[in-house]
Amino acid sequence: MRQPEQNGHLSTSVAVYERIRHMILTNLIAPDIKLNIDALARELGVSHTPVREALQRLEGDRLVVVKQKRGYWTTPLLDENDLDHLFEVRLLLEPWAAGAASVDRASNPGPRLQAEVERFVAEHGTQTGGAALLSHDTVFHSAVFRAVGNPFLEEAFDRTHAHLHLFRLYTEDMDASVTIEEHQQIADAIARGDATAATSAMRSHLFSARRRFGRGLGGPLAESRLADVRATVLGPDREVSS
Amino acid sequence: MRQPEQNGHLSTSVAVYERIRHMILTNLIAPDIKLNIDALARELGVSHTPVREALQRLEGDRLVVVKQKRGYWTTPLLDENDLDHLFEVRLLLEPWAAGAASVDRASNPGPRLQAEVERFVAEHGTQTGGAALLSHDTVFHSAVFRAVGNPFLEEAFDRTHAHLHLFRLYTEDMDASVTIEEHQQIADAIARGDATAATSAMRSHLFSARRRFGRGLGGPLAESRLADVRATVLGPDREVSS
DNA sequence: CGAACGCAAATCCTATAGGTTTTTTGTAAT
DNA sequence: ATTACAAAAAACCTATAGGATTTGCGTTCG
Repeated sequence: MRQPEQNGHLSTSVAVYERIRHMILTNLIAPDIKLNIDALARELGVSHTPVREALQRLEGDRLVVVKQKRGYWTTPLLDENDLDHLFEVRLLLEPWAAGAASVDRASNPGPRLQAEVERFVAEHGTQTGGAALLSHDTVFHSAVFRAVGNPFLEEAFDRTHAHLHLFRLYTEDMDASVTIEEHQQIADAIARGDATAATSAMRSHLFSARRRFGRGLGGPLAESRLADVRATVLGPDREVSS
Repeated sequence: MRQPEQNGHLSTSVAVYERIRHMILTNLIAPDIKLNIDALARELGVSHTPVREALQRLEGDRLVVVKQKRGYWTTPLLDENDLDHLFEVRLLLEPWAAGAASVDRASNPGPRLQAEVERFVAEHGTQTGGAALLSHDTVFHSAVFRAVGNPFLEEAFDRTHAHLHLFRLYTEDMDASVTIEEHQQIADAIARGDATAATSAMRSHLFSARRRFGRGLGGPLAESRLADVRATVLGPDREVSS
């Protein structure tokens, strides 16, 4: 038997998981197709076992689905309706999280968030879109959640896999300037402990982001359900429209 | 090689998953202990492979954790602080879901919810607690979420694994009468399309449930964070206190 | 008496082989 | 020409074996 792996402290199983995950996210493996275990194992130069374990983890990420005795498939991309659903949940969680992070929670993340925004601008400017922007977006929103100090809240959001799915929709020609501007407003509001402004800024940001992805797909924007969330959760959109 | 399984259309891997999961939930396997793959495989009469795959799925359920090259452990029980975190998230999602299910969503689940409550009372009465009650509770709350028709919302809640974790805390001496009464109020409000009442009833129910689990653990009730959620999300608790 | 080193046992992890199910392809009948 | 059936091929799934790492214990040194 050959030695399984000699690389630095990283089991083959998780290494394969990372690689396949990256392939799916970068559309190197297309959405909604069947995955051949033998072919994957041969291509990656490993046996079936770690591939199977990796696919089971990816099933937890909702990037693949398994049908008993029939194999593994990649999940299809999100359509306009799915995006509405996703942002509906985000509107339930994130504006509240931004407000909570502004007050007496674990630690105020305002300075950290501001630093993250400036880091991105310094490294990529405000014109770069694509993977770098979404990477920044992931860090930013995750930091807000982490600051609330509620592991279940982080978990609930993580498991929507918002950025994971949005990654596959992201195009290189997206403009970062709007996103950066909105992130700055959120970070500033949190930094000065203004929970109301932070909540409002996050809500506006999510509507804006939803609109950008809608354009990216070229489809029409269905804002009715989202407006419903806004009304139910936080009342009339006073802060934004006035 | 022996035949893997001859039972009715159920792969060994998921069967092992179900069995181990059941063992953990019924405290047949204690929380916060190490799991021996060899011993489990021997005890269940299968090989290592399905046991490993089952443990990886259970890791997704947060019932076990894996440390690289060091093995698998069951997760510890939820403490009072964890319960506060869990119900904080539930207060963010469920009252809104109850309100949304009351109006023009996929289909009004009111009659179905009422039927589920009556089914439980008919089968177990209002004194039975324990597993049967929590099973009903799971069905009830899941039905509300499903009625909203947002897969991401369902996913976000499912992945908090509220009932999964609460199951391990549940004791047989818990009284079902209060829970049933509250479920009926929620179902009635949804059935008559009263979103405000449904939201309020669900919120009250969650506070009540949190209080019951707090008593179950014998610890003091820390309601400050929960009150914070109430205030931030929905304003002063008018409907309940008056 | 306590701490550190080293060897042995236990355990995890990956690879390979074989059985079972599913899918595909080819042929024949309607 | 379309459908149905059968055989072959492909693929999934589980079991077993062996290498690599971690852990525990005994011994030795300070």
